[in-house]
Parts: sequence; C-alpha cells; structure tokens
Amino acid sequence: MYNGKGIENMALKHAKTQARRAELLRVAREVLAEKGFEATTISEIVSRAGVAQGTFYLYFPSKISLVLTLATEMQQQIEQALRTSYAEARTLEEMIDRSVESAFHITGQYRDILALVHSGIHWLEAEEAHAHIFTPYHSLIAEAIRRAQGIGAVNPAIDPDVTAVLIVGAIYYSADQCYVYHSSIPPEVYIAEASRFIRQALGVRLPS
Amino acid sequence: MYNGKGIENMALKHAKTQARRAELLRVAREVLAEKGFEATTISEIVSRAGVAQGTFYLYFPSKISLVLTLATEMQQQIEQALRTSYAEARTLEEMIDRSVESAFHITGQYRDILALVHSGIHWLEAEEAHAHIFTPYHSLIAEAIRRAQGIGAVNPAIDPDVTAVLIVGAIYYSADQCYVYHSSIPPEVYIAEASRFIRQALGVRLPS
Amino acid sequence: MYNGKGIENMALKHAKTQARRAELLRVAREVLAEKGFEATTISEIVSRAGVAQGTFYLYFPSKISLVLTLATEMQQQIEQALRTSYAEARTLEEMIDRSVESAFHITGQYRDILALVHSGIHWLEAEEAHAHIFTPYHSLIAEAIRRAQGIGAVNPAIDPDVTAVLIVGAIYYSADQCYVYHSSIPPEVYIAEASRFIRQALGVRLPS
Amino acid sequence: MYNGKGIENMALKHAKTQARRAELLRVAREVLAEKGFEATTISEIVSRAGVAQGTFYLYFPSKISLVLTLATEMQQQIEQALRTSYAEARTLEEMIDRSVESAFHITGQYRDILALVHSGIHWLEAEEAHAHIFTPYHSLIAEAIRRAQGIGAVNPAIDPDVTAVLIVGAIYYSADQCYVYHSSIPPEVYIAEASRFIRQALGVRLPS
DNA sequence: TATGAATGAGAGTTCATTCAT
DNA sequence: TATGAATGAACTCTCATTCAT
Repeated sequence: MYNGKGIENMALKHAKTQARRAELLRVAREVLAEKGFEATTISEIVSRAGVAQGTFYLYFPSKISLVLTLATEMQQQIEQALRTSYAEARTLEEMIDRSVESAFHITGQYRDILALVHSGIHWLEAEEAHAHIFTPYHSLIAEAIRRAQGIGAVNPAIDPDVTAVLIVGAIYYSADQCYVYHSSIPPEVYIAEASRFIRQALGVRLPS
Repeated sequence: MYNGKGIENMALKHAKTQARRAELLRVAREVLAEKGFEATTISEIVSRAGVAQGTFYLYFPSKISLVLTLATEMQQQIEQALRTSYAEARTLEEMIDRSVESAFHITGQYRDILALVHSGIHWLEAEEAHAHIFTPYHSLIAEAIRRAQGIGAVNPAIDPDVTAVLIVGAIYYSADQCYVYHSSIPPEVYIAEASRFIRQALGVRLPS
Repeated sequence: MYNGKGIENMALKHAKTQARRAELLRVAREVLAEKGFEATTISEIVSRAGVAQGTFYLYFPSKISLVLTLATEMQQQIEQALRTSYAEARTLEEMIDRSVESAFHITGQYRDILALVHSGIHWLEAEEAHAHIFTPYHSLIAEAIRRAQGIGAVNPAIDPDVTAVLIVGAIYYSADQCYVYHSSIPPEVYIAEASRFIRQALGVRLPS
Repeated sequence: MYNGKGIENMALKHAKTQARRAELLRVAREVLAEKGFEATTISEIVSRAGVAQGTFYLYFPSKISLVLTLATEMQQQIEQALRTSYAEARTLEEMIDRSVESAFHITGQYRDILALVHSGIHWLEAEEAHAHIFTPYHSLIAEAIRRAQGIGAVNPAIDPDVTAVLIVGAIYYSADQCYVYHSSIPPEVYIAEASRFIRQALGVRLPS
C-alpha cells in the first residue's frame, strides 16, 4: 500500500529547512549591508530572523561564510544575465547595452557584499574566493571580446583580458558611485554613458 | 628675557613629534595592509613602532582615524600627480598617458587602504569621508575632460562627470587586479591598455 | 488471549535495546578515553554510534551518567577478578600475584574512567560515586589482609584498612605510569615489582 | 646626584604586579579546588579577586595555564622538601619517615590540582607537562633507593625506578583518601602506616 | 522507539580606550 | 610627553538537552 505522506513530509521538511536558510541569508545580507562585516553580529541576525543563536550555526559554519555564500550567489546571477545577453542580442551594440544594463543592475543590487568581498582580501581563503567569484566574470567578457574581434566587429589590437577588467572596473565603480554614494545623476545616465564609453573604447564598428 | 633655546627646543620637540607620528602612520599602514582593518590591533602597531599603548592616543584619536588620515594622504598625492600631468603634458594624449600611469602607480601603492576606504567598513562618517577623498579626484578629471571638449579634442557628447567616474573605476579596479590579485599580466600592459582604452572611449582626436 | 509472538517480540526488542545501549556505552568509553570528559560531546558519541542526537537520551539521562555507569561496570569487573583470585589461589603469595596482575590489567583498561572519577570533575554526587566505586575495592583487600593476619601469614601490626589503600594507590598509579605515560618499562616488570613490593610490605611469611 | 626613588618605584611596581598575580593564582586555586577545572570560570575568578575580566589575561595566557602553573609550583615544593629530608636525615629510616611526612603533607595541600593534573592527560600538552612535573619526583626517589642499595641498606633485588613509582602512588592515593574523601582515620595513622609500608617494602635493614 | 532541528545560556578570549603615574 | 596596567563590554561559537514529528 503506497503512502505518499513520507515523501511529502520529506519535501516539506526540506522546504522548511531551505526557507529558514534563505531567510537567515536574507536577514544577514540586510544587516551586512547596513553595518558592514565587522559591525554585523550574529546576535543581530538571529534576533531579526527570530531564531536562537545556535540555530544560525546549523545553517552556516561561521560568520564569514555568509559573505562567501552571498558572493557566490551574486556571481551566478551575473553570469546568468551575461549569458542571456550574449544569447539573445542580435547586434554587438545591443549585446553591450544589455550586458552593461544587467551587470549594472545586479552589481548595484549586490554592491554591499561586492564591497565586502573586495575588502576581504585579507581573510584567509579570500584570494581563492576572489578568483572564484570574479574570474568567470572576466573570462566571459574577454571571450565575448575575442569573438567580436573574430568577426571584425571590434578593434583587433586590444587585449581582451585586460580590457575585460577595465570594463568590469568601470561598471562596478560607477554602480557604487551611483547607488551607494547618492549621486545626483540618475542611474539611466550612468548606464547610457557606460554603454557608450565601452562601445567607444572597444572601437565597435556599426554593421554597414 | 629672550632665550633662543626655547624656540630651538620647541622646534626640536616638534620635529620629534612629527617623526613619531609619521613612524606610527608608516607602521599602521604596514599592519593594515598585512591584516586588514579588523585584524589590525593598536597593540601590534605600537609594538612594531616600539612605543607604549597609550602613546598611540597622543597622536591619533582612534583606530579609525588611521584610515581617514591615510586616505587623505593618498588623495593629496594623486591630486598632485594629476596636476603635474596636466601642467606639463603638451598633448591630450600625453596627458592621458601620464595621468593614467601616475594614477595607476599611486593607486597601486595605496591599494590596501583604497580597498579599506572603498568598502566594507561602514562607519559613521564614511560617506563624508568618501566624498572628501574621491570627489576632488573625480572633479579634476571631469574638468580636464571639459577643457578637452572645449578645444574640440574630445567627443562633445559625453558626460564629463560620469565619464570621470568610469575612468577612475577602470583604473582603480585594474590596478587592484594587477597588484593585489597577482595577475600574470605585467603592469606595463595594464597601463598601456588602460591608456588606449580611455583614449578611445573619450574619442580623442589627434591634432591635425 | 495468549500470543507467544508478543513475548518473542518483546525479547527481541529488549535484546535490540540492550545491544544499542551497550554500543552507545562502548562508543562513549572510547571517546571519553580519547578526549576526557570535558571534550567529549554527545554529538561525537551519537555520530560514531550512528544514531540520532535524541536517541542518546533514551538510554542515558545525562552525559555524566556515562561516567557513573562505566565506573560501576569497572568496579564489578575488578571485584569479580579479586574474588576469583581469592577463591582459586592456594598460597597467599599466589593470591597476591594473581590479584595484582588482575587489578593491574583492569585498572589499566579503565584508567581513563578511574581518572575521571578520581578527579577533576566535581559533580554533585562525586563523593558518593567515589565511595561507591572504591570502597568495595578497599574492603575486599582489607578483608583479605585481615584473614591473612588471622592465620599468621601477615604481619599482625599493620592496619588492614590503611594498607589496603596504600596497595590500591600503588597499583593504580603505576598502572597509569605504565599504560598512559608510555613508560619504557614493560608491564610485566611493573607487575612483578608491584607483587614483590606488596608482599614485602605486608611481611608475608612463607609457609614452612 | 643619586635618587633612589627610581629603583624604589620599580621595586614597588614589580611587587604590586607580583602580588596581583599571586592573588589571582590563590583565588584561582580556591575556585578550582571547589569546582574542578570544567566548572571553574574566569568570570568567577576575577569576580572573587576583584579585578576586571581582561586583567586575568595580563597575568595568565589562558585558563589551562593556571593548572600548569600550580602544578609546577607544587612540584618544586615537593622536590625541595625531599631534598631537605635527604640532606638532613641521619638514618635511612628517618629519611623515609620525614620524606613520607613531607610528601604526604604537601600532596595533601595540593590534592585538588594534583587531581586536576592527573586527569589532565587529555589536554594537548599534558603529557609533556606530566613528565615535567612528575619525572623529577620519581627520579629523586629512585636515586635515593639506589644510594641505599649501594650501602647495603636496601634490598638490592628491587627495581629502583618502578619502586619509586609504587611509593609515589601509595602516598598520593592515600593522601587523597585521607584528605579529600573524609576518611575517619586520622592523617597520623596514614603517615605512620605509609612509612612502615614503605620501609618494609624496601626491606630496610637497621644499622647494626 | 527514533529522529534531528532547535534552543539559548554561557563559555573563553580580545582589544580599543583610559588614566594614574 | 610617555607609559603600560587596567578596564569591561562585546564578540563568536559550543553543546547538553528538549520536543514535535
């Protein structure tokens, strides 16, 4: 006699667990964004999440693992967005515009932990973490540049790897200026200017 | 009754005081660079400097003031270097090249506290501190762009303020990649590519 | 309505229960021996035993109860061994030799628990526990001495109770030295010397 | 112009420091004796000593260092007492009597941490610590036995090293029984019996 | 009987800062 | 000006125990 309850229960349990972990992560990010890594306390996270102190450690092995988790999450989102841009855009220009916009938005959303990761050089596993998070990002862009060079759409003289870094830097930093430091210039202007800036810098040739 | 000795002594005292402050700052930067803000302890700073714990507080009001002081110091150096570039360069291209090179080097030297300032640490006056440190930097570059636009050397359509931010971002981030994350690409390539990137992005017209 | 199955099941169940309790105890002793009381965690015990955290508390009311249980177990083993020696030995000398050997071995095996009981951990019933464990041990030996004095085989001037304590101390401590502290002297030498030491101390007279 | 004040002050300062350390140690021992290692908290120690939590760590690097410090202190006292006995006693019997009495008293005074050290096998550096503390004790006694064998005062067949261990065990354990577990037998009886026990065990020959 | 997620009090330890000398 | 012992709040993390399932 089959009884679905077992499976159902397991799924439920799993779902509950997942939900609690997600909630903890959401709250943690909130606090991290507000106070920075140092001033963030587990105490405040669990208090806001309404769980006990020890419960945190059922889901995360340490305070720093929060940053690592969030950073990985972000990296995956950006990578996904870039892949979508690359797949769906029909011209190089459109691809750049969409990529810049996506990257700008996501980076903007994650600006808090981006900063955290960025300053996290000095934690033990940080260098690997940094590589793990940013390298795919750089590679993806470098690859796009290479392909564009291959079809003659971009100046063949530029170095794809270094240029990828310059692009990421321009976007990340300007997103910071825009979102974090209360710039009086609206995001759309930043995005439009960044797109133009990158197109020009790449020497994008309009398809004739 | 006049006594020259007084002044002499005061000068001497002052010089000693200055030297001690400078030494503390040097050591502090060393430790900050090695360990990051959080893991840096006053205890280690005074120990390396060979003074007592309390002596630190004769020269700096708090731990955080170290970062502020160092950040200001850096900002002044970069500003100075940019002004020199602007004054001495004879073509726009040369100016860009020299500026990029200077900024890259100085930023590279200060990468540790740049990261510190830029991020993670959200303390009370952080926003003002950021503005204080970076705004002049941005303004200087924006002003240079405006002047170049004025003489028709740069694409007049671009927004000088946003573009200044994009330039700083590209340089800062790539300097980080180059110096901090042990890139296999040598600094000269970064500098050359960054110069080209910025020139192209600005649409610099060669003087005919 | 009688149903043989019930008893069968109950017996089975009981056996299973007993086995699980024994396994938990075995593992617990292993961990206690390795890490000491403080550093032993229920978590590690259940993990090694392959059961859930809560299961432990179905068999033992608390962490400390482990020590009590194990100590009692040991006491019974030693008592049994001593009784066997007394019953089977044909001369006083043989009895001492056999007793020392048994006590040495068992004490050596349980030395961790002995150490635990003996010291360091001051819990509520510590004193009673100690009395409960050691008093029968002492009494047994004291009684043997008294009997030997009765038949003129042992110096009648010695105090049986104090001497019993001195004997236990010599054995317990030397077992520790031998087994725990990696003495370079082999156990056989310890046993032989302890036997001689105790025989001499008792002033054992050879039967003429 | 000489001014003794400097030295005086330094001595004073040193004395103050020493006194505070001694006070902390005294209180710590008190608490350790009352509660055992595990249940002893730094919080209670500093509270009883009337100093701040952090002050403790100016004088001791960790909680466990307390036990190590106390153990060393005890070892030195016992060693000193034994050396005095050896130097001043005129007959072997007197030496044994005095040694047993001294050892018994000092061991009795330190019974709390003796137990702590004894159960402390499981702490990281404990094995070395144990060796460091007890080895000199054993060696001293073994050496005395050897010398007594050399002049024909003690049975030449016994193993001095193992016998030293047996003696220490008898004394330590019986001191524990006497002082810690509220034996109804008075200390003098323990001491007298222990002396006789050891003399007999060694086969001490009266000088004729 | 068995599970294991949740609890939460409480531990040891650190370190920026103060202040009597 | 310089010292450095003293402070004490606050941190992260542990783990014996409970209880809903």
